[in-house]
Amino acid sequence: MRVSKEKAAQNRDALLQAASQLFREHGIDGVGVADIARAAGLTHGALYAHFPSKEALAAAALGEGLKQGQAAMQQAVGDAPSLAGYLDFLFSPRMRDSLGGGCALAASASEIGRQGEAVCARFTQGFLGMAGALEATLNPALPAAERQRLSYAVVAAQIGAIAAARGVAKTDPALADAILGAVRGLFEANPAV
Amino acid sequence: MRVSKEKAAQNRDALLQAASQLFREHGIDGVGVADIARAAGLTHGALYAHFPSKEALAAAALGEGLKQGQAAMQQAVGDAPSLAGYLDFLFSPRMRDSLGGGCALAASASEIGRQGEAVCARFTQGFLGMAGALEATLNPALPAAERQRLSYAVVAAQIGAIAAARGVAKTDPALADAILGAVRGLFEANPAV
DNA sequence: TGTACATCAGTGAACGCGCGTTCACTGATGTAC
DNA sequence: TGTACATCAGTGAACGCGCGTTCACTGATGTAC
Repeated sequence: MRVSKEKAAQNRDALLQAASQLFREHGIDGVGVADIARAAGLTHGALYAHFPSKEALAAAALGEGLKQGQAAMQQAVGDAPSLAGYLDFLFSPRMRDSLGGGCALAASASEIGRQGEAVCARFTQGFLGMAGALEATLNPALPAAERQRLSYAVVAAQIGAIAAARGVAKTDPALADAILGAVRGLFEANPAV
Repeated sequence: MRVSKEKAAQNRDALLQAASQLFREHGIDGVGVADIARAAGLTHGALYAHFPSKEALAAAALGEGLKQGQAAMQQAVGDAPSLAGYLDFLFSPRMRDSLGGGCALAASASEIGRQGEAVCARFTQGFLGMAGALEATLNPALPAAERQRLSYAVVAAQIGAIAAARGVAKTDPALADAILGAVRGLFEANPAV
């Protein structure tokens, strides 16, 4: 039956939140549209009133996850952003342990290249957004090109560190911690900070 | 019909090679056992004479891919291994562009954490193997703990760099190159080399 | 403000399809005599 | 060396199942009068 515009908007948002979390937890190929609709309190048919296909939902959900991730990062560092603050956030245990709530870039990194253009475009946008936030905290005395390189390196290395840490965590939890510490250490000693 | 032991061993190997390549290209969830058997010139039923399940095949295929990747890396650097030589190999265009033939760690990084214990264990083993090879080329004057940290950082950062580069490549190929260069640059300037 | 009705978000059955796995069967291989 | 036969890698049909998507239908919402 028809619902109010307000309720419909809430339902759309619930679908987006559920998709964003479940895709991060199980991968895009690892979740069905019925799972997502159920998690949002709807049936699978309703999903197609809001999104034309699973892929369109995946792109929108990735965008939502990246938006929330950046907002959380900005909030975590507060009013005086610094690279150290960002590193605290990016390499926190929460990031490694929370699949559904963790970094949307890291959760799906190696899957993105296999997805359609819409998903790839959102990923690229998210990567650049994250790098831009970091870049703004780097020593302004450095050449712009150098700051850009360093910000790209931080984001890419963090993605690898989280993914690798999650991959080894079941087998060797101490190694997972060592990996995160090792990658973070690359930037803490960096003179450009 | 029954085949010779030699032929059976060849078929098993063909399954392993096909699985190793196809899993890297499309992800573990993105390929069916029938696809793999077909690529190996067999029917899907035959697969179960060699491997008890798709997951067992995935673990064996990851092991095979990691073994071949390490062998290729050792061969690429030749008799006088150096960190620079390894970096040339790890960040080569071939690594980024070749999904099926590229680094098995990077291809499946963010999927591994969701797989079973057997797959995770192989990944951990591969990570440590790669890090160990790198560690041996680092300045022996450094403390062992420092060399280990650096080798972990190189492997994890490379995984992230390849995954991120592939993710953005469709949308922004120049950014993909910039990411690889930026991460590689972290280690080229490192005094520990 | 009250009434009639068009709209459309949501339901749930149904679609064709491919999945991982099983199994009765085949027939060349390898072995025992 | 030649023959009889047990073995088992490989075949292909079949299993139940869940997938993404479609669609006729429902009924509260929102609108036009």
